[in-house]
Order: sequence, then C-alpha cells, then structure tokens
Amino acid sequence: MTAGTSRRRPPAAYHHGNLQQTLIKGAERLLERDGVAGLSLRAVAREADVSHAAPYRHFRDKTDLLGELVRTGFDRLATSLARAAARHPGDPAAALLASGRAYVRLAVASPNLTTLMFGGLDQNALNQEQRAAGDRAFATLVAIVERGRSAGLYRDHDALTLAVTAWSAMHGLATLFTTQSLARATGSRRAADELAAAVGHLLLHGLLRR
Amino acid sequence: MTAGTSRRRPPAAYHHGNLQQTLIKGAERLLERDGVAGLSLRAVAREADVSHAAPYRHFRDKTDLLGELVRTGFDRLATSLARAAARHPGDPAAALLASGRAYVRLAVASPNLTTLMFGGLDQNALNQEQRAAGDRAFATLVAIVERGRSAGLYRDHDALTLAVTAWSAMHGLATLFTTQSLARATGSRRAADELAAAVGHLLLHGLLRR
DNA sequence: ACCTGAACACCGTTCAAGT
DNA sequence: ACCTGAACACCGTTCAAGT
Repeated sequence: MTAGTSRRRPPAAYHHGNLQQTLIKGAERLLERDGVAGLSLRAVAREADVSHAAPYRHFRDKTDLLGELVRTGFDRLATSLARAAARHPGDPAAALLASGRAYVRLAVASPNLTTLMFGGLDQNALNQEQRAAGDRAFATLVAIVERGRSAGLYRDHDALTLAVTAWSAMHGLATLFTTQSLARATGSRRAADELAAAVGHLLLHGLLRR
Repeated sequence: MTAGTSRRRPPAAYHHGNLQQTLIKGAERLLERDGVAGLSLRAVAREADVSHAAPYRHFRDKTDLLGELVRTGFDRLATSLARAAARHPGDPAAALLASGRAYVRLAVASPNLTTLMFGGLDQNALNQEQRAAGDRAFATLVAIVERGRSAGLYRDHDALTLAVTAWSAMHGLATLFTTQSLARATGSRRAADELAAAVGHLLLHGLLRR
C-alpha cells in the first residue's frame, strides 16, 4: 500500500488500450503450447479474461491475429540475423554462418511459430505490414550475402541465387529441427548448433571434394 | 447398356470396402483446394456421399486420416527420389541433383500436402506405419548420398551429415516454393527447375570461389 | 460389418445491447 | 470507444440404433 510516487496498477490491464498486446502474447503462448490446431480465438480471449467477442475489436478475424504472430516472428528473425552478422564486420563468410546459426536457434526456440511463418498460413491472407515483415527478413539475408559477393568472395552468381541457396539450406535445416523430422531420422539428437555449423561449412565449401 | 462380359458397376462404390480409399482421395483433393484449415472431416464425408460418422469406421479420428495423407506423400517422395537417382547409375552427383529436382517438383505439385508432411501435424500423433514412411524417404536420400561418398566423391563427413545438408537445401528450397515465400521475395516466378538446378550446383561446389 | 441420426461440447463470427 | 451475451452455422466425436 505504498503511496508516494507509485501509481496504482489498474486491476485489469485491459479495458485500457493494451488488450491487443495481451491477446498477441497469449496467442503466442497457446501456439507454442498446443500448436496451431489447438489455438482457438475463444481460448485466447479466455486467457485474457475477456469475452469471446472482444478480440474482434482488435483483429478482423482469427487469421488476422495469426498474421500478427507471423509478423512478430519475422521481425524477430530479421533482427536476429542482422545482429548475428554484425558480430563479424570484417568477415562476410563468418557473418553468413553466424546468421544461419541464429536462424536455427530461433526456429528451435519457437518451433510452432516457425511452422506458422512458413506454410501455416495462406500467404494471401496476410496484410501489407505482415508481408513487409517477411520481405524485410529476406532482405536482411540478401544484404549479408551481398556483402560477401561484392568482396569477391563468392562464385559468379547473382546475389539472389546465392541468397536463395543460403536461405534454403538454413531454412531447411531449421524446418527439419522444428518438425522433429531430424531427431527421428538421425536417431540421435545432435546439438542443433553443431549440425548447423557442419551444414554451414559444407554450404560454403561444397559437398564435393576438391 | 452393354451386357456380355462387362460387369455392372455398383451404383455407389462404397458400402463395399473401398470407402477408406475414397475418403483418402477426397481428403487430398480438399487439402490441396482449401488448405489444412479448410479440410473438415465432415466435408470429406459429404464428398463421399456418406454420413459424417462413417469415416470413424475407417479412421480413429481426423488426425489419423491426415496421417494417412502424410504417409501417402512420403511414399510418393521416396519413390520419386529413388526413380530420379536411378536415371544416373554411374554418376552419384548427377543422381543427387536429379533427386533434388524431383523433390522440388513434387513439392510444387502438392504444396499443401508438403506443408502437412513437414510441420502441419504433431509428429507424436503419427502411428508406426506413418512414421516408417517418413523414415523410408530419408533413408532413400541417405542411400543416394552414400553411393557418392563410398566412391570418394565427397568431403570427409559422415554420410548422415552430408545427407542432412543435401536434404536441408532441397527441403528448404521446396518449402520456399511451397509457401510462395520465394515468389514474393524474388519478385519474379523463376522456373522452379532452373532455381533448383542452380541451388544444386552451389550445394555441390560451394558458395565460395575457389 | 458397416452405416445412420441424434446428441454434446466446442468453435468462428455477427450483432444488438450495454457502459 | 470498448466490451458483453445471445445467436447461428459449423465442426469433431460418441453412441444407440438400424440393415
């Protein structure tokens, strides 16, 4: 019961403007706990102690809420890639490897969100901002690749093809972890980081013995 | 109204043992048309002109039906990989490239099924046979890689790491096509085959200039 | 053995009504 | 402006009952 400078915390934080964020955070928690199939808008509303119709004040429909989760995911991914690359300012190849490891780490940390980001949602259902977030993430990777390309590091391919190759490898590896396809296929849970490093090395130097 | 040797086609092909297959085929059609979100068990039953409770005679629940779709998909994938590789008996690297292109082609042809196969379903929900189909598909790829490895073609890595790298790259590329992430990111719909070939080449020879 | 129809709990979405 | 409660059409699943 301290008075002084402390402001009274409102008993329910909703009803006052931040229900939208509360719903998004609740939805992400439910998503990771129960998967997309287990995420109902009504459950999200229940978690926020609000009627099942309340979310419609903040989201056009369920897809719109999921789209916001996807947007959050892509924002996080773009930030994470950029940050990892920034740790190797003078070494574009190391920057690429680091960003790949960051990608895999993020995917493993939020498997269901990653699944939702890539395929869980009909792309046409996303709005402008949500699409833009995905494009930004990809552009971040293209920039990292472009840095190495302009330094003469890579083979003669346009930056896009190089970027798609790098993206494919790390996205594929992340997906395999995410869906536990890998855990079963390999028969052992090799550390994600270790495998990501090995894949990255092979990606840079090629499968073929030279 | 020809008599002779022609047997009367039963008016409804169900009620006689093949409802299970009818449901699976109908489910796949609905899956590709409407996505996982749009696929309801009741709609599948309607398509088969059968009551909504009838599918429960043939599948434990909805997940079980989806699992059968996944199984079908993995069977098709394994067959397709093996067939593509078999066209290059004396050239393991070419076999690997061909199987990669086959993978991408299959994914593009059935995007929603591919999405379902990788992440759309909780892996623990799959039964023994369904899991086995996925393992068989991966084993097919490992075998292709192993052929090249034992011929001294590849760098010194265990076959599993090599296979995971190849799988990651082609799976990632396929996923990017499947989810249309790529179409948007590249700003143009480059032919899947062309890009798959370029990625395959870079995978074999490495991103780095030598 | 295989299928039906009713029933139940749940869901997404809408809308008049409340404050 | 923001939320509620009732309502509607739909869904997954179960179960007694029909042939």
